[in-house]
Amino acid sequence: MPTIADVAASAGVGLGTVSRVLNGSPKVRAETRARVLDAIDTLGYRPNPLARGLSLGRCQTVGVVVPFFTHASAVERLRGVVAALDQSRYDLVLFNVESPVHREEHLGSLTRRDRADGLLIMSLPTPAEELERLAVSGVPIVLVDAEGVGVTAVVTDDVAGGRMATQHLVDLGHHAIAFLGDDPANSFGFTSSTQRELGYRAVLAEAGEEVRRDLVRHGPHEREVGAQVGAELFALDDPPTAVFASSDVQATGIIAAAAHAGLRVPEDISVIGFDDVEISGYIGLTTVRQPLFDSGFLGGQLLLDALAAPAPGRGDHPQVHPLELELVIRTTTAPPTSGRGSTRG
Amino acid sequence: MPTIADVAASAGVGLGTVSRVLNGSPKVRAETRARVLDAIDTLGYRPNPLARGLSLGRCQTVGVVVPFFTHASAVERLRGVVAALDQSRYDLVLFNVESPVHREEHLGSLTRRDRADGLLIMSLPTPAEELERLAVSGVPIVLVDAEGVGVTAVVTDDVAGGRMATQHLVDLGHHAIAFLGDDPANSFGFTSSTQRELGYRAVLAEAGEEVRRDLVRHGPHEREVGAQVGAELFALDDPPTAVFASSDVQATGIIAAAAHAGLRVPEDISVIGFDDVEISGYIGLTTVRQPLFDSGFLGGQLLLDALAAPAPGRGDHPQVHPLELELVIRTTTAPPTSGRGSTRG
DNA sequence: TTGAAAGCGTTACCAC
DNA sequence: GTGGTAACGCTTTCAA
Repeated sequence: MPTIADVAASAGVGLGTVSRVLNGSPKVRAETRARVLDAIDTLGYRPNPLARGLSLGRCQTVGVVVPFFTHASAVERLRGVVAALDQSRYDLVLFNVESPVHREEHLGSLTRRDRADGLLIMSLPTPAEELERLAVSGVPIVLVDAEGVGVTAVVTDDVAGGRMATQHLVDLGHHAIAFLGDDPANSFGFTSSTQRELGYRAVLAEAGEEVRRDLVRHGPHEREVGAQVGAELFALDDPPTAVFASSDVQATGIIAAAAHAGLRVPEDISVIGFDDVEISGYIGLTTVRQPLFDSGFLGGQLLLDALAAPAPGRGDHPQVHPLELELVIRTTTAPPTSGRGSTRG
Repeated sequence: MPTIADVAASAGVGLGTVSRVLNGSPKVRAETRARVLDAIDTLGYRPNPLARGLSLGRCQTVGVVVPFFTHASAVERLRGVVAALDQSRYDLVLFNVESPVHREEHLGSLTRRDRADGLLIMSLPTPAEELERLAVSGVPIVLVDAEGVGVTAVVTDDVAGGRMATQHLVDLGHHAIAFLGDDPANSFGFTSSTQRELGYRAVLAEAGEEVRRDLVRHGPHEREVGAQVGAELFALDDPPTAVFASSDVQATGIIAAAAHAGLRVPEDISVIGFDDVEISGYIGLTTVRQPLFDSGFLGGQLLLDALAAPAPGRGDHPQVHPLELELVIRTTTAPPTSGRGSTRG
C-alpha cells in the first residue's frame, strides 16, 4: 500500500510537493505536478483518509442519528440525506437509536469532531443541555423534524398538520372524531404527535365539539397498536365515525380493525393518517403529506453548507426551515352515513 | 479536548500506561489503573478514534454498499445489519449505489482497509475481478443476496423461490401464467429476478405448459412498471389468469392495474409477489417470503466474525449461507374462474 | 509494572 | 516553487 512518501520518492520530489499536488495547491510548477500525478498513477496511490483526518482535525464524515426502527418515515428522510450527501465528499455514518440510552451514548461520543464533522439529528428531541455541549464542541449540527434553541432545523408545523386533518373530518360533517397518537410521555420525548393532537383539540374546540376522553388514545407508531385501539374504539357504545391517526402506520392498523369489525371504510368509518408514506398511496389512505424525502435532503444540504462555511461563522445564524404540509384526500374519508355515528348533541 | 497525554500528566503516569488501561491490558497495577481511570473521568477524556485507527491500521468501521433506492427490500436488510452491528464497536458507513458507476467508485475506494475494516455488499453482483482485488487487499467481505466465488455470502435460492410461486399458481389450476421481473440485462446485473424466472420456466415446463412470450415481461422493481405491464397484459386477446411478479412492489402495480381494468383479485386474476415486504401483509398479497431482516442480520454477524478472527484465517473458509424461503398464501391468489382464462390446450 | 520513544500517513509551517 | 520537519493522538516495542 503506497504512501505519500513512496510517491515522493518515485517522482523524485519532496513530501510536501506531493501533498500540495493532492490538495490542488497552485504553488506547484506544471511540470512537477505532471510528474507527481504520473507517479500517483503508476503506484496506484490513494490518500489515507484516517491520516488525513488526524492531521486536519476532521474526518470527512457526517453522522446521522436516527430512530431507524421507530418510525417508518425515518427511512424516507434518510433517503433524502443520502441523496444530499451523495455528491459531497462526506461519508455517512449511521447511528441507530432504539432507546433513550442509545441516544445519550451516541450523542455523548459524537460531541467530538473526530467521529463526525457534522451531525444530523432526526426526529429526536434533544435536551437543550446536550445541544449546548454540541454547540460548544463546534460540531455543526442540523435538526430534522425536531427543534432546539439556536440550532438550524428543518421542521414541520405539526399543530397545523393536526388541524388540517381534523378540519377535513369536521368539514365532512363528522362529530365523533377519535384521535390516536404517540403517548405524550413516550420515552423518547417525540413531540410531533403531541403537536398534532394539539391541532386536533383546537379544531374540535373551534367547531364547538367536546373532546371525548374515550376517543383520545395513545400508543407507539405501530400497526398493531392501531389495530388494537381501533378494535376498542369500534366496540364503544357510542363509537366514533372518524379516526385521525397521527401516523399512517397506525392508520393502517385502524383500517384493519375496521375490516375486522365488519365496518366499511369510508362508508361506516373515515380514517385519516399522517406522513404519506409509500404504502399510503397503495391503499388509498387519506392523509397529511409530509415531505419526508425533502426534509432529509434539505437537512443534508444545510449541514453541508455549515461544513463549508468558515469555522467562525458556524452556527451564528441558525435558521428554522419550515416544510409545507399538504392534505392528500384519497378514499378513506367521506361524510358520515346517517345510519351510524354519534348521537351526542 | 483532553488527549492521552493530558490524562497521563494528570494521573502522574506515562503515556503508555494510560493506553494500557484504555485497552484493558492486565499488566497494570490495580492502584495505578484506578488513578488513571480517575484522571480520565475528571478530565472527561475520550480516545480519538482517528488517531487510534491510524496507529492500529484499522478504523472500527464497517462499510455497507447497498442499492438503497433501487429495492424496497434493501431497507429491511439494512435494518438487519444495523441491528447486528449495534452491539459491536463498529460504526456503519453507508454507501448508496444508484448506478453501476457508483458501484465502481465505492468499491474502488473501499479496497482499502482505511475506509472500512470490513465490507458488506448487498444485492449487487460484484464482478469476480473486483472481488479478487478486495480479497487481496485483505478486507473481509460478506455478500448478502449475492454470490461470488470464494466469498462468504448470505443467499436465497431464487430459482426455488420462483418455482414455489409458479407451482402455487399451477396447483390452483392456472394455465396462462404471466411473469414480470427485472430485465435480465439490467444495468446493475441483478440476477435474483432472472433466477426466479428460471424457476417459473422450469415449473411451467414440468406442467407441460408452453411459456408464452407475450406473458413474460421485464422492467425495474417499481410499482409503475407493474401497473403499466398489468395494463398491457389485461388488454391481451388471451390474457393471463395469474401473474407472478418477482417483487412485491411490482405486484402492487399489477393489482392496481387489475382494479383499473375492472378485474377482481383474486376472482378474475391471481397475483403473487416475492419478498414479503411490510406492505404485503397490509394488502393481503400472496407472496414468497424472504427473510430480509434476517439476511442483513446474519450478514452483519458473519462480517463481525470475520473481523474478530485472526487475520491469517480470514477468508480461508468462505461459506454460503442459504436462507429459507416460504410461501405465504394470503388473499390475492385463487383458482381461475371458469368464465375467464386461457383457452389454450 | 512502568516510562520513553518510535512509528502510523497526512498536512502545514518554515526555510531555502 | 520546493524540500524538510513538526505536529495530529494513539499503540506498541523496548528498556528499565
